[in-house]
Amino acid sequence: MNDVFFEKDKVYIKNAKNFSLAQTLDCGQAFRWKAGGDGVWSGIAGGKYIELKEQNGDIVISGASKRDFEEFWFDYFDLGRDYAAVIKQFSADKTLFAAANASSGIRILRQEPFEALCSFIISQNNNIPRIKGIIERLCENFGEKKEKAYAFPEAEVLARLTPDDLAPIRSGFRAKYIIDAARRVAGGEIDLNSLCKLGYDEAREILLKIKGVGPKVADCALLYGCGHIEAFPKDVWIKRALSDYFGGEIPACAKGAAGIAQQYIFYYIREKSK
DNA sequence: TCCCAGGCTCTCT
DNA sequence: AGAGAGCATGGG
Repeated sequence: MNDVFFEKDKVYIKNAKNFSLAQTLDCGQAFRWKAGGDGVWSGIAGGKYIELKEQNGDIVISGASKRDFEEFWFDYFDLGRDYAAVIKQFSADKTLFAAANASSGIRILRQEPFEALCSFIISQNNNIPRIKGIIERLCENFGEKKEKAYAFPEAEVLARLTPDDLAPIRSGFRAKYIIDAARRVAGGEIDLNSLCKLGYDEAREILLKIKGVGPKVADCALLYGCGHIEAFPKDVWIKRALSDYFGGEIPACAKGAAGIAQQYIFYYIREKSK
């Protein structure tokens, strides 16, 4: 792990490797981070608003206390993981290695489970710019207003709503799915935090009970919200890539870190298609 | 305008 | 078990 220094409300992650803000915050795994014109990224997670920038090879976080960093942001940015070792593991597959090297600044964010679940329910049959808009309206309408941003809504708040109440966010047919998820979580039927401690298969089966949650959305919730990095979400882009470049199969060397491989491939093929 | 989007549900074989 | 239509909405 890198050296970390604290100064007032700033955190300096010194000589940060495998951590590009642009790649990590705008690769399609999270939808609420915004790039300022001056290289400053801003956003809110866990109800905490921060700003980040890259400076002389360091990552500088503004608006986070030492305690916030140690209790929340360290895990959020997956700072305990050695991504260089993961990429080395992927080098056994030529194409995966190329994808990894093109996107080696991506870290898999450990988002709050409910936010990840709702975000990827919203993502289905949808495009990324519109997903961001729907989520932003969801937060502005139903999230707690903090000093500089709206937090993601609590399940308990959404559980009391009807699909008509969600009309302002213009999520279309997904509204009823969001509410079903919120009700199961708020009602205690599904404990998302305990899902993170269960095995992948068992946790996945539980998520699949939610209306509007199929294999892909469940895998995204598990990967981005529960730390199950063996999850490998297959969306239209990944399915195309698997058949075009990998003979339809997940490369064997991705085993144990398939979710990271998936995100590298997703980023790689989308960059190439631009 | 038209196609499609980080899919899923429902129905029909 | 597998295939296909339908779904709300709007970005490009």
